[in-house]
Amino acid sequence: MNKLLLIDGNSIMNRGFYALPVDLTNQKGQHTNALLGFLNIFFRIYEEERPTNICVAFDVHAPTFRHEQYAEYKGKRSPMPEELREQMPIIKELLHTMKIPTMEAAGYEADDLIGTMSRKGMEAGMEVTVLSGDRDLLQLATDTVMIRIPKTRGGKTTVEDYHAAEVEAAYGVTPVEFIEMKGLMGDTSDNIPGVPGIGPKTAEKLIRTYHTVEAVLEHTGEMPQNKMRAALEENREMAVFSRDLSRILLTAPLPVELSDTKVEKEELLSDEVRDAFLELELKSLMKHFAGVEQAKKAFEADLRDGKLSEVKAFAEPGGVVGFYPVFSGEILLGTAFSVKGTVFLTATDAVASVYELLSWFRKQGTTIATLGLKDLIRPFKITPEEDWFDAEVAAYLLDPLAGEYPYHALLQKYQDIEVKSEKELIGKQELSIFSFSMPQSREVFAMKAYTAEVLCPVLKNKLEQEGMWDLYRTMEHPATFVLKDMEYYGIRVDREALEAYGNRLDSRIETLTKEIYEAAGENFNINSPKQLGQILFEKLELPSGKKTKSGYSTNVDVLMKIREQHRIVPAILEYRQLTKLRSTYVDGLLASIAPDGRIHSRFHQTVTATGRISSSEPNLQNIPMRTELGRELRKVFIPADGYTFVDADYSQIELRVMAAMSGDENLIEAFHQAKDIHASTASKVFGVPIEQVDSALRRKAKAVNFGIIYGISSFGLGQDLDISRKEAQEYIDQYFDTYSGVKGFLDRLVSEGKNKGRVTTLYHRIRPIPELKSSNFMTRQFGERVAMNSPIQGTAADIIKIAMIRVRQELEKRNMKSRLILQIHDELLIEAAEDEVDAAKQLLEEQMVQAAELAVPLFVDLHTGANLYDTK
DNA sequence: AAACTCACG
DNA sequence: ACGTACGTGAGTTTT
Repeated sequence: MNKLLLIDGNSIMNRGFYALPVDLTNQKGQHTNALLGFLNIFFRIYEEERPTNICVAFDVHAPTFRHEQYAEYKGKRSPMPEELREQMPIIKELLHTMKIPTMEAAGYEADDLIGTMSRKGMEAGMEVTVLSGDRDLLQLATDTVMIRIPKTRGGKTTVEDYHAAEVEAAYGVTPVEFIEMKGLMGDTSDNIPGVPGIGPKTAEKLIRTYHTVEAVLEHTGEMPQNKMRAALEENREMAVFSRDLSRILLTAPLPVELSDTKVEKEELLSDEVRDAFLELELKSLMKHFAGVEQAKKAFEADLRDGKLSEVKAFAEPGGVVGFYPVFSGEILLGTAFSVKGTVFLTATDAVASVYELLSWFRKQGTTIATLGLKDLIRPFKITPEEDWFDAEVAAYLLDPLAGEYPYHALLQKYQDIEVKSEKELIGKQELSIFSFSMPQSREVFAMKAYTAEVLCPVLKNKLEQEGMWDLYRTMEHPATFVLKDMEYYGIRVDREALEAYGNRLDSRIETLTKEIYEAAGENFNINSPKQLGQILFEKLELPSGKKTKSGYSTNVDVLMKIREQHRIVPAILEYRQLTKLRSTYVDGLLASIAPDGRIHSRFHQTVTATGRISSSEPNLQNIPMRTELGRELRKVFIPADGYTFVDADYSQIELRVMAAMSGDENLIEAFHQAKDIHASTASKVFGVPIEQVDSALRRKAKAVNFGIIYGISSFGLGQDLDISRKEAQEYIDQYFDTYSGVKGFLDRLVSEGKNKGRVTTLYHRIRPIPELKSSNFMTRQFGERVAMNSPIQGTAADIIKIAMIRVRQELEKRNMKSRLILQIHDELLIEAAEDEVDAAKQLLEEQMVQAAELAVPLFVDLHTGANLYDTK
């Protein structure tokens, strides 16, 4: 069957322009971001669909319109940015080279041409795909015409597909009714007026009932006498006109015949096309061409099977070497060394000889670069003072939002070269003793060593330019060693006590399950929010609160509000709490206990957006604390024999950081004076003498303090305190009246975020905030909260990292047996040898308090105990 | 794989 | 008209 692909040229170019950075230019200074965006999505769809026919439609920006008398409505669109405008003729030219027909017609929009052509395709029995970023096109969907809308979320592009049925499912109206709906609600982006006061919700309801604008207008008599009815009656003509304006023409004169739209793959990917792409420096598109020699060539690393001695012979003093060892568990399978772009692969199990070579490099003054230094520290006995470079950590500092830093992405981003990813080469295949004889595995190892080598100077340069080289050198690099220590030592768990705790939970869970079934009158899966929602809100007819995308919400907030109304509710709340403890903590932790009786979590340095550490497998940073039952679980975490726990947590570190960074005199003074900052805030903000601040008022002030740190919104605060938005706004206003320096500070953060696209911590760590550039109001609001929160959370994270590094240094310097084993954001836990407890306490407090010198003092609460429960 | 819920700071 | 408090990771169910 023939397939026709119709592309909304302007829309897809526009999308590419805004999705990719505008500073993407070639050496001639031509902007190429929209071109690249267009071609990326084009090739993706092309590969997926393999259409036999293609045509791309463009708008003509001429003064004539098919609705001439209303030309002003369509004429008000904001003009195209110059950087995008200059790419338009180029894409048309490229499409011409690819032998893909384009169409445009004065007086008609691309929509009309696409609509008309789609019907021609349908009549010819073709499957039709329309590619556009514009939801207006959804009205064209039928059983055989599919609308595909690309969406980018978090750097990944997904495509939403709509046949007629999906349009109905998503919008509750048919594609044809979609037009009628727009007639009522209008579309500001398209300057379609609609009926004032009627939005998507109302429009949908009306059209679902009456199906057409005319029918709605005929039946206004049946509607209640309210604003909506008045609006409809006053705007009859406008409604009909808006609808007509929304309707895509299916009978436009076409400048291109359907028979002209045939395409051939050879022509799409001809040498001329490749040359044209290269001319524009669109190198990443080379992968689509036969042979992919171009891309291969870009990776000039020369692969050699060699002995370690050859590496030595090839190397020169100083400079950089890329190093990537491969372990299967404890066993070294082999190594890859990258020297001056040549990679030596050596299958060896002799850690000692590798160690010897590494020592030789160090003596030569060579920087040893790798990906994932943390995993090499123990096997090769690396110390923080040695000249190692971790390209992964460096790349994280430069782009903390990326999430992952695989070699292929790094080469793409920093060298503009395209290589196969690890997944493409070896998939999910596990490492084995055969890995070093398999070509694909070898390529992966080589790539990693090569990437580390070539990116070392590049990333160092970038860090220097961004003012983050010191941050890397003095904070992130030494922190890697602290994290490795914490992974290595782990924390001891009393297995029997944990099992006993689990059994205690089990018997109670069993009772609760029976109670719940009985109260519900039937058995069901309590863990299923869907089934639970049906029982609570349909069968038992309890009032449902919030809704989620797929049904009723059954979360704690909702259940708490109805806990008095049916005995099943408290039972469910308790059941939830207990099963959470059972599965996540008891079962999860039991499964994580290593043969040495300890849990060795992993600590991640390149995950969070703000610079915090994260923990996984298992996560030891979220062990229960807030409820007594959960907290009991902490009793199973115990020190090794002859050791005891010494724990310290910063008191209000984020608020203190905010006070210091903002320079607000009142708040700084409060931290010098007050014992209880929340009570102090309550007193000042609510104008009550401190002695008269009761617990309720303190709670409110505490919520406000948190809210400020999170990037205040009246909605969020209202939600938290269960008060009206208006009242919450009053608290916020009063807070800012009291601490006006804080307001100025937060405002500055937001404007800095908007101007520079990022915010920074006191130690120059950056957090990019792409959300601030979003056209979506909600997304932008989120960006503003992030701009306010990140420098505060991030600076606090920086400070505790400094403390961790110094604590480790100090313990080592004094040859102590005590060790840092856990970090929980504002808290450090030392497993201290019994004869070192006093020294450990003193040292921990001192290093934490002195980690930063701010305008407000840092303060820690110190505890010791024979288990984690007692260190509170 | 995504959605939901909930544990922590 | 819309629908949010900031930062994480894990278990379970549903798609």
